[in-house]
Amino acid sequence: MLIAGPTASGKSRAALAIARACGGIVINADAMQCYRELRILTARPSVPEEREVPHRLYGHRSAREPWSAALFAIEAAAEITAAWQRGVLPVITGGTGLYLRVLEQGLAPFPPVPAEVRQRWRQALRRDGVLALHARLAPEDRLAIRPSDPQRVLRALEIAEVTGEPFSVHHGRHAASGILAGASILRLAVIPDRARLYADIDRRSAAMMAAGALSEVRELLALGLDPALPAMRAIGVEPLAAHLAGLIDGDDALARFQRDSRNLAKRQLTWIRGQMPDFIQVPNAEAAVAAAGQALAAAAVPPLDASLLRG
RNA sequence: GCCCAGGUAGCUCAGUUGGUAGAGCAGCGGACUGAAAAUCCGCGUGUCGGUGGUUCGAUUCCGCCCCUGGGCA
Repeated sequence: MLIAGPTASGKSRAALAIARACGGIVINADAMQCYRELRILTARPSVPEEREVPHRLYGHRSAREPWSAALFAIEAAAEITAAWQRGVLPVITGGTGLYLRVLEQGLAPFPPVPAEVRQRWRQALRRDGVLALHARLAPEDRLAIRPSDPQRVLRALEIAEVTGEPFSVHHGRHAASGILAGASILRLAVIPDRARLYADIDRRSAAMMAAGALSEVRELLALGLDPALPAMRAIGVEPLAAHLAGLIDGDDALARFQRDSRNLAKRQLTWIRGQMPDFIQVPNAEAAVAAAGQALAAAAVPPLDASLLRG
C-alpha cells in the first residue's frame, strides 16, 4: 500500500492507523525523515508511535551522509521483501514523489558515480558557471535540460563521464523495474483542502518551535557539516539557523519556516497531480483509512482462527 | 497647531522630466530518473489616498482635505 500526500496532510497518521489495524509495518518514503538528527523538523513519528507499530527507514541515517533515491530503492526493497515473507502488509508513506515512483518504475541502471567525479563537476560549476557546463552536454541532453538548472546539468555530466553515453540515452532505454512492478497495490493520495492544509502547516511549524526545533538545529549545526548536504537543506534549518546567528528575529524565522513548508506542499501537490494519476485521492487521513479498509476487506483472505486447528 | 517625510499589486518598494505603471516576496499553474524538503520554468489592471484646479490628456504639476511615521511646540 502506498500513501502519498503533501507535508502535514496526515498521511503518516493514516499509515499508522492502517498498519495497526492489519498488523502491518510502516516504511518511510521521505527523503528527510531518514535523518536521525531531524526528528522534530521532519515531523517524524513519535517514539511511542514507532514502538506501537514497526517503522522502517525512519531516523536510521546520519545527517553526515547523504541518503538518496538509489539507497532508498535498495533499502525499501529489502524491507518490503522481508514484510512479504512474514505475510505482513507494508504501508509505504512519504512526501517524496520521486521515491514513491522508484518503487514501481525503478531507476535507470547507472553505475555509482565516484565521489571524486562528483566533487570535480561541482567545483567546475562554481568556477565556470552553469551556462558553461550546459554547453558541454551532449546535444540531446542540452535540449532536455535547461541551462538554468544546475542540479540536472551536474547529474547529466556525471553520468556522461561515468558511462560514456548521454544521460537522455539511458533515460530512454530504461523500463519499469521497481520492487513493486507488477504487484497488487492500493495507491492513495491524501489531498486536503488548500486553505486547511496551509493553516495546518502554519500551526504545526509553530508547534515544532515549541517542541524544541531550535535546539535541534543548534545541535545539527554543531556537527559542522557541509551546507550542501541534504539534511542541511531540510525545511526550517536555514531560517532557524539565521535566527540562532542573530540575523533575524524569532517571528521572522517562524514566518519563513512556514512559508518554505507551504511552498513545499504546493510542489508536492503539483507532483501528485502530474505524476500520480493512478492514485486515489482522498481529502484527509480518515478517508484514507476508510478507503484502505474497504480495499483490504475486498481483497482479504478469510481471517485465520484457532478453530481451524481442531479436528 | 506648525515643519518634514511618506500614502502605487496581498506585503516591501521602484517608477512615470505629464501620454493611465513594474520588481522582489506572497499567491497560482507547470516540469521532474541516484543529494527531490532538491532543482528549474511560466503567470502582474492595480479607484497609483480623496477631491478640486491647470492641461488635449494628471498617478505624475498646483491647491485643499484625509491617513501614517518622525520632529518642533
